[in-house]
Amino acid sequence: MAQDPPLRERLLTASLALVTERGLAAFSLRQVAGACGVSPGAVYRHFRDKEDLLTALAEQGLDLLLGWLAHYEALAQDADPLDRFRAVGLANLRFAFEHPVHFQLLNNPDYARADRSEAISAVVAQREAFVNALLEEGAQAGRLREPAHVRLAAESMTYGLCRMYVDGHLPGVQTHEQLMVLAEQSFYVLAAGLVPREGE
Amino acid sequence: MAQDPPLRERLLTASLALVTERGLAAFSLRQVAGACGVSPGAVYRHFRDKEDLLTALAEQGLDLLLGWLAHYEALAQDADPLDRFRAVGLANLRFAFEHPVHFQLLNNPDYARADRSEAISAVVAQREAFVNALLEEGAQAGRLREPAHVRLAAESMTYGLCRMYVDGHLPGVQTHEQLMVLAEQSFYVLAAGLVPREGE
DNA sequence: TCCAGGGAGTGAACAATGTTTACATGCTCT
DNA sequence: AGAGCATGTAAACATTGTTCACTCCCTGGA
Repeated sequence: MAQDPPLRERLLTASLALVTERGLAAFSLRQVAGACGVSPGAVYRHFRDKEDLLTALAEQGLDLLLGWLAHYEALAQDADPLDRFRAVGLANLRFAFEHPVHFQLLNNPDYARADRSEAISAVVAQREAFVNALLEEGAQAGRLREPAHVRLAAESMTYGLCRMYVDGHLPGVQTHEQLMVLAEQSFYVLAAGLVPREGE
Repeated sequence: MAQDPPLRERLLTASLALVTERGLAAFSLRQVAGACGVSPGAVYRHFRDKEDLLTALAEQGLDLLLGWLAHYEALAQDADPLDRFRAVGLANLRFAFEHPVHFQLLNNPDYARADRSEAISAVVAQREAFVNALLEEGAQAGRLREPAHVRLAAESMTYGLCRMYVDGHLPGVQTHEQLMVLAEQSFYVLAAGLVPREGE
């Protein structure tokens, strides 16, 4: 046997697997412990709580999110502020598709709340500042409307697409390409509204 | 004492109260039973499951949603297809604000899945047909772009706003007026994209 | 080399949960 | 009056999260 990775890590991957196939509501501490061939009490050497374990999983998801953000930002490196802004949305969407459980955890106030992990709230704040800078830049270049409005419109649409997928409201979508096509369509419609019309 | 309403109803209102203040994850059958002054087993005379109870609560939320839809449709009765379309979005948003628990249940695939209640799926299908007709009408009148694109863009933004509120991502919003202002801003930006530009 | 100490895991225990079962109670209809 | 049925109770069971006393084993300092 001799599983190299330490128990803490094994517990996390086992948890992810269990939530992925049985859902968050059915998640059980003892079952993950059992899956790792370990007694229930052992979990408490590595996590304070059941909720603490889920929070750790959410934090793990943060790295994955940052990965996709870097990926899509690299693609739109020298582009228009509008396109760079869109890249952020695509990255979030891609993250939600590739890691739905992590997405769900990061956004479900019942389980992994941001207040419980300052790692999470730190990244959130950092991302917020980045997007704000982008919006300011676009507005000053005359390429975007009022930043606050643009921001909420784009953010709500992106978040909506993510959650629609995660919540099973996009039954036709199987591959990430399909999801991205839908996103492009929506963003196209939105972009037509984001850019001020001539004469405004 | 002599509570007039039958137990089934009392259980539902007690459940709503419990979920509202303690959250879905902490919801417990025995506690609702206790709150109604009744033994745990009694619940099973009226509901098959714990999940069945939650599903019943979700169905109850359906009526509330229909109420708000009727309200906002009446306001936009003779208006432009675009405004009538927007009214549907506002109604959904208002519903999510007034009854966040019901909204959460209707959309959380872990608990009240639509497949478990044909009442839910029936209303969903009906609403879908109504919106589709509206979109067709708008497209033929030259007031809206390609229906499928418009539909997804608007639906994802609406759903996103609803979930952002319910998931606690709009911390500043306390009253429904504040939420509606944000929605108007977003819809304004989106609407500028929904309507084709001259020359298209 | 020995042995103190601490990290890591065990096993039994506890309360609370969802669910089932056998039993009581009271209402209605014939 | 009595059969039948809906409604509720009480006790039981398996499962869950969590704690506690304990064992094991490894490592570092005398």
